[in-house]
Amino acid sequence: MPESAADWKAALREKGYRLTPQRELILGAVDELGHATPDEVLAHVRQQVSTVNASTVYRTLEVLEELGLIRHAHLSDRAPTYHSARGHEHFHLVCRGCREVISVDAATAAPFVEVLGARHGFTPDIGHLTVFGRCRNCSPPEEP
Amino acid sequence: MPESAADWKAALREKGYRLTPQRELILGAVDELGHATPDEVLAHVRQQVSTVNASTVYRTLEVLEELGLIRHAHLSDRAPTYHSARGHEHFHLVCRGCREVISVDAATAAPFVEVLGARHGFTPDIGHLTVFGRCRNCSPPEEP
DNA sequence: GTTAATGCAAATTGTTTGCACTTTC
DNA sequence: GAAAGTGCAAACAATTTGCATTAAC
Repeated sequence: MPESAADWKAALREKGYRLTPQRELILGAVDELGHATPDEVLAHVRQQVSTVNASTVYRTLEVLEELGLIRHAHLSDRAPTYHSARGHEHFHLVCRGCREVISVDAATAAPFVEVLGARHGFTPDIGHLTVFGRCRNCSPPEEP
Repeated sequence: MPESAADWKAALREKGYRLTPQRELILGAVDELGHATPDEVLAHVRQQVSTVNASTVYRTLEVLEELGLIRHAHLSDRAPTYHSARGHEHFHLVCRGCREVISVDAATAAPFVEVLGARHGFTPDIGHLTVFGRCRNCSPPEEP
């Protein structure tokens, strides 16, 4: 579960991880960017420190996700995007027409979760869910 | 919409496409394999004709999807998988523990679709949906 | 001083593209 | 025989890995 903004550093150490400037920068970048791909995170971090490497970004995102500080979702068929896990759990609606991303509170999916549990014994990870479709403005198909 | 098994060849021509042995083989492979990545499709087709190329597979899957004969979903963080679009529209549950894939009829998501429409004016593409989580047997987490 | 973390370069994986050659219609 | 489709090789993008060096504890 999301650690409070104050003690994530303690959480790091408890797991034997170390606190490095790169890790702070990358976590900060994810917070600031909202939904960002590893590449976007890298670009953002490099505005502050030029010597950060792509592999560090990948490795760090993995660690931060393991700690529950960030989460990822697949908002395109390309790279995943990462976002902060503090705040309410939510899932995403992505419009195929205009690419808009709508964040929806996990509670909205509660009945759906119920059904999947009851009928299939399945416990969904709603925070990872991405639903593709069309938003109000793009209702008539205009992209395959 | 899914064309009947009989006249997909006509559908091809109506759009100005041509009927080639590769296209027949690839469609057949998707049907036989259930859920298959482009790589798996290629391997399967090559058991019959050794001279099929990966780029042909990618290009053909695209065409077949445009015609509504097949669909794709993202059942892993890796390559997409393709499946036949004939038969009932369904979405997928993927267990993070054992990787099992459960196909669920789209009707199960109808109330969820309603809510997203009512609250967000969003029309989801349920056939593209993949829900990650844990199946009955894997309920206690055992893989990150 | 140990050990984890980083940077770098090279390897991998999945996919796309340009183009000459081959089919289908 | 015109146009679409294919194979091939090369380009690309995203990600991963091995390893020597650096930095956290």
